Amino acid sequence: MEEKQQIILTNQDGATVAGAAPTFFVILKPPGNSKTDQGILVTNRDACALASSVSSPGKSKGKSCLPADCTVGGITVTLDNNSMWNEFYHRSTEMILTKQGRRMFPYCRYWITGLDSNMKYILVMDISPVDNHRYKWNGRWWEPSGKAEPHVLGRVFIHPESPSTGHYWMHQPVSFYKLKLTNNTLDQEGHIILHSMHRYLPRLHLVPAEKATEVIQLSGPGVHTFTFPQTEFFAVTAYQNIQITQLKIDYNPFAKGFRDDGLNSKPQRDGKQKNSSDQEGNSVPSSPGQRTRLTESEASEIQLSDSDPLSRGHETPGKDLEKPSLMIKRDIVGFMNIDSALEVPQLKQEVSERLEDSSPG
DNA sequence: TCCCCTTCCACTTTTGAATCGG
DNA sequence: ACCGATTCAAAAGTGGAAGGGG
Repeated sequence: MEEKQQIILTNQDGATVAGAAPTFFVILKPPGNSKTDQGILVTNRDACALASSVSSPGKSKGKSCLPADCTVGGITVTLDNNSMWNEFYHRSTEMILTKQGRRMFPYCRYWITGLDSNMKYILVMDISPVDNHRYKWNGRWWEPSGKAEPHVLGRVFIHPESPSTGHYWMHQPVSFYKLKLTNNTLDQEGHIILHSMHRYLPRLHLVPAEKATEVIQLSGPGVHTFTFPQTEFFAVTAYQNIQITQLKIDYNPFAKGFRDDGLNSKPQRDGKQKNSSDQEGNSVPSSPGQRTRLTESEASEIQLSDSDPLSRGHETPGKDLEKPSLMIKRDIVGFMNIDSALEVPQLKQEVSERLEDSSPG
């Protein structure tokens, strides 16, 4: 029997306007008897302001490299794989959504400094809508195409090592490669629910664990939120931009089978990739050796970091990942458009119903 | 017809148990 | 018997192709 920590997400004011994340609570409940619960409540207020600096969609984003550092309240978070994110960002990053959940690539990996070494923190990641638009790919760039679907609130990814001390978080990179995205609004695996053809921005929240036995505002004192515009992406169910596809194939080890480096290529696919890559003038080099923005060493470093001992020790997959005391991710159930928090089992069905009810289309 | 989504496929890496040797 | 290294099969993660539905 797995030991799980229940998480209930509630929406305080019930708003579901895309692009403006309303206040909500994250309630972490230890398994078992609710009388002994010491819930952790997190609220999020005015979080949309954080995304205000995100660039507009369109044909050009400039080719400058966006900064890897973000400092708030003396705490500095550095986007570890910044060069790769920028590489994708300049071509409008796309992330695949699947029913069973798909990992992000690139994923978010941070270095953190400035924490209190002895204090415990909870690291929370969520993904917020950038604006109120639905988008379409016109063959060359993304353009608005109607109004956005209401954002599914309350789905967050709590780092499995949470809570841990500031010293722990600072002595190695913090990775979120286990985070999965889905377009299944009935998802019960705790994956982050997004809408296809919409635009999103990941956010990292640092929550002091000592204060987390009470209600905490994610944007309130003591809680710091970090965003990196270069991590913005369009959610899709199938890749739209062939350049993004090529970058994924070039850099993602799991996609090695699609590389046209001679050994693993499939003739059928080779032809298509090469032919379509000159859709735009600035085509992506079809082979990794021709890349210019990311050096070979950079790329390999980023790829290796997936299995990097530092990251591995921190993000130990499999059994080690699932701390008995904090089986968090799979218990993130959803958000409730009500003031009271229900127990998880009965919540699951209600969540889906409420979501559908609150979706005017 | 077009656009978007789902499913299946071939391929890869990752993981963990089994085995081997010192 | 113990421990570390190696091997191997299963599991999980990829993008592409094909087909379906609105």
